Amino acid sequence: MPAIEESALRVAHLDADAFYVSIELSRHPELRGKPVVVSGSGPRAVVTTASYEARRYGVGSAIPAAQARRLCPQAVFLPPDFATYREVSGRMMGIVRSHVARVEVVGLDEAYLDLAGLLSPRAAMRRLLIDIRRATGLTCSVGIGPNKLVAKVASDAEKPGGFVVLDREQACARFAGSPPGLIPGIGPKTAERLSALGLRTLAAVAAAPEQMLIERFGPRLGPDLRRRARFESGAEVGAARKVVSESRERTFDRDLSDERELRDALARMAGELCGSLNAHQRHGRTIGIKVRLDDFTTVTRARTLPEPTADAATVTEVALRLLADYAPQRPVRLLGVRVAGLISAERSRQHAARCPAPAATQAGGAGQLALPV
DNA sequence: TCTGGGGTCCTTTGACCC
DNA sequence: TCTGGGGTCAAAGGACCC
Repeated sequence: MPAIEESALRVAHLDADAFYVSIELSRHPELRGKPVVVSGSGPRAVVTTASYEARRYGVGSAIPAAQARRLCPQAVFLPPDFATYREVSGRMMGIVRSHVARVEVVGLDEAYLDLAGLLSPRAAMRRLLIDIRRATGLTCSVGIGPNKLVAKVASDAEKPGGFVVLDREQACARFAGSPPGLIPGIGPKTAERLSALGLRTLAAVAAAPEQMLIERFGPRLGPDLRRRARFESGAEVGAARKVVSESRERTFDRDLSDERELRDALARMAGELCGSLNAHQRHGRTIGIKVRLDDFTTVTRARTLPEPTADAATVTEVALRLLADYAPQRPVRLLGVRVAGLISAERSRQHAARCPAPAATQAGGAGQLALPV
């Protein structure tokens, strides 16, 4: 294999191995080598992470916890402790930032690193891994390549403890026979549609006529699929993205039909959500609800207000009205509330000063909302 | 014991305006 | 006056990711 120019290695993807489980194992060293599963405890809980020992029994992320117990009864089940995971993640990312100037954090356990300008990217990443391990006990997998897409797929290729360096052509060659679902952004639905067209490998998607992909997937997604299958990606390693919405949702242990129970649950979540919005000084204009029925059909309803808000009474009132208007005709499995179109509370106040509240008082009287009926 | 929770982004559709 | 095309916004659904 020809050596890759160091200057062509512009992006690294760093991914902690079995992040939550690894943190639990450092607290419970006696569990090392055993199948360990982090999951909720309710009747409808799903698996958050499984140790590599548990994965050998077919236990993976997102399968029902009950199924995991059946597959691997001897596994140790632990409840997730997100406060600790966030704290460890913060320490890990701090170390990353002390090595690399431009870092794009994606979730608690992974990040893209901009390697442009580093004289010896490989050596720099080796040093980073040692520092992370020393400070947190975590092991990571690393992928290095000319862009984010190659880096990401490379970091996944040899988990755990992988260290894979590829240029674009090598990535194309190495994964030519792999299913399209290997690529981030190609999920089960898209993979199924590709398969129905006879496109069952990345090489096949890469070689497919663009016009056919456009006809089947549209003018944006079609060409994008082909580009991704060729490991072409122009996305820059960016800073953190802006938060545009925040939500709270709950799957009930049993399906609810009682209107009062539903209203109580929705009001509780709205209050919790507004507490968080206020703590972060965020306001939003669009208030929505999400309802999942017992047959798993999911319905959303939303209403946009004239003014951004984080007021619990307002959000609760709008959410309850949306629920009343929808009036679910089947038992409800999940209920949620969301506030979107978020801006800072500061900008929200500027907005209110510039455009004073419209006919709110005329339409609804004091204390009422001016909502279109 | 079927299928969590918290997000982002894209597509489609319809209303509305010019 | 009628019609059509575009642009924008909001709503809804859905795919996808960690």
